[in-house]
Amino acid sequence: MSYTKAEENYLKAIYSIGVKTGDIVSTNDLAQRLETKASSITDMIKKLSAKDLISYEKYKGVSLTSTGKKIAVSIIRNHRLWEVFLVERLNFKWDEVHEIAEQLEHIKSDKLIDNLDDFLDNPKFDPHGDPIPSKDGIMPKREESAIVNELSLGDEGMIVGVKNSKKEFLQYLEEIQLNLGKKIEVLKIFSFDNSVLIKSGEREITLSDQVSKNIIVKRS
Amino acid sequence: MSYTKAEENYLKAIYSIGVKTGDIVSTNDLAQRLETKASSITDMIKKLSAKDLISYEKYKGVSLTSTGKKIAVSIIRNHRLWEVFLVERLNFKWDEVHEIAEQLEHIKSDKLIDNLDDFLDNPKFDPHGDPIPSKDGIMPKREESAIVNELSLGDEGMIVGVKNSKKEFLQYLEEIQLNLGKKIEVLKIFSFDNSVLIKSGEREITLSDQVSKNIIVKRS
DNA sequence: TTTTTATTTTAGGCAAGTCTAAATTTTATA
DNA sequence: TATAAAATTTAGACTTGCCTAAAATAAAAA
Ligand SMILES: [Mn+2]
Ligand SMILES: [Mn+2]
Ligand SMILES: [Mn+2]
Ligand SMILES: [Mn+2]
Repeated sequence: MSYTKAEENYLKAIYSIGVKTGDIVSTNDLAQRLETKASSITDMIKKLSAKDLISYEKYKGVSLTSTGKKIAVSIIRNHRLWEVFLVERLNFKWDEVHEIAEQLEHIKSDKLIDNLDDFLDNPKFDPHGDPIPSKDGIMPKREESAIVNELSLGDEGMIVGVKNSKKEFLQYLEEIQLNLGKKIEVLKIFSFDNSVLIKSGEREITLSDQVSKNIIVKRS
Repeated sequence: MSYTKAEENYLKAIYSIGVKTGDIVSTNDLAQRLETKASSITDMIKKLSAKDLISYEKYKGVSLTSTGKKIAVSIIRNHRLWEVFLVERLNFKWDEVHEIAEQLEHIKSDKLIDNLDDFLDNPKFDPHGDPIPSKDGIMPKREESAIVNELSLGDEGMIVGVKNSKKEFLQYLEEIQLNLGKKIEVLKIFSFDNSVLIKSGEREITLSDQVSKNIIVKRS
């Protein structure tokens, strides 16, 4: 069985919204994520439901069936492997790869993905620190991690991921030279606006709450 | 300006049929190539003509405008670069790459193709010996070459391409161990059925007319 | 040159995926 | 609990790319 790009994108969206909402996803949330109108969502979820890729009860939102989830996860695998390829082999920056991976993720060929995975030495995380599901759908777990936002004074850690992969945010991090692997230490916490002063290498940087709550670190 | 997959495939088909027919391409030839009905072709060529990608006169066939040709050539460039990637880096056999490249050729990103080209060390020919157009549309010329079919007794040469890239043909060549780069010598020519006996390495192989007229060699 | 055949185009229709406007159902608020 | 607001679905329409059947045109044969 093979699915259309639209179907795959719907399943992927349902998957990733579902992770946050506890599996059940509303029509409006999907419409926002997919930048379409709610009525279009209703049309499509009827089709996906007819194909048993999602469970749907009128007015009550949708959730993925196990088949639907399998497909969603495999598209996410494709997406993240391609992102690794673009950054590791084709010299792209981490803020340039998402849109291209959105296209590449829909290329149909099992062998292609298997060989790509091997070619890249079976990476476990993508350029944004997101886990790459294995062929059989298992998401590698990151070691115990925290958000910069919730660190205490004096805590140290290494950046292992971001919670926001929007171009603008990634470019901002690039600009202040905070990328995956960088070590940081919390020097000050300003409780009135939740900003933090951190040390990274020899530099001291102030991070707003907006920023610090989107950076994932491994304590060290 | 960006084009749909269908539009790109039509332009590519018009280009490659045109090379053989002297640019003008008939509705039926296109229908056959694209495996659609003639009426569908008429529909699409009206659209392509309205976009000034082809010249079209009712009942008289179509030809590419310079814009149309530019697009067709750039899709061919994508296709062939991806084929090189699949064979050279992902361990695919030359008979396995065409269908995947048919998908990959439509990925939209100039930077992707530029970087891929560099990553592959700017190859001039694809795994089937077909020339890869440069970024500005120039097709590398193969050095003086001949078809095995038209060699004379005693002639020697190296395989530099095939005129038929169909899976079955490529697999057959694989099986008799004739791939790009192999040296051959013509030992006998059987005029009654135009088959030839050739020597390749230590082995002697008989090639039917069907086969020998689809192998391109550089004399040596 | 007329007739037959092959090619191409037109007419009308269908599925996918989207939209706007209107109707329905659910949820929140008074 | 009644009413207002928000969320969702339905109705009807549009575009893209394809189809079948029929009509029009061009090419080949008689
Ligand atoms: Mn991404
Ligand atoms: Mn990512
Ligand atoms: Mn090919
Ligand atoms: Mn090729």
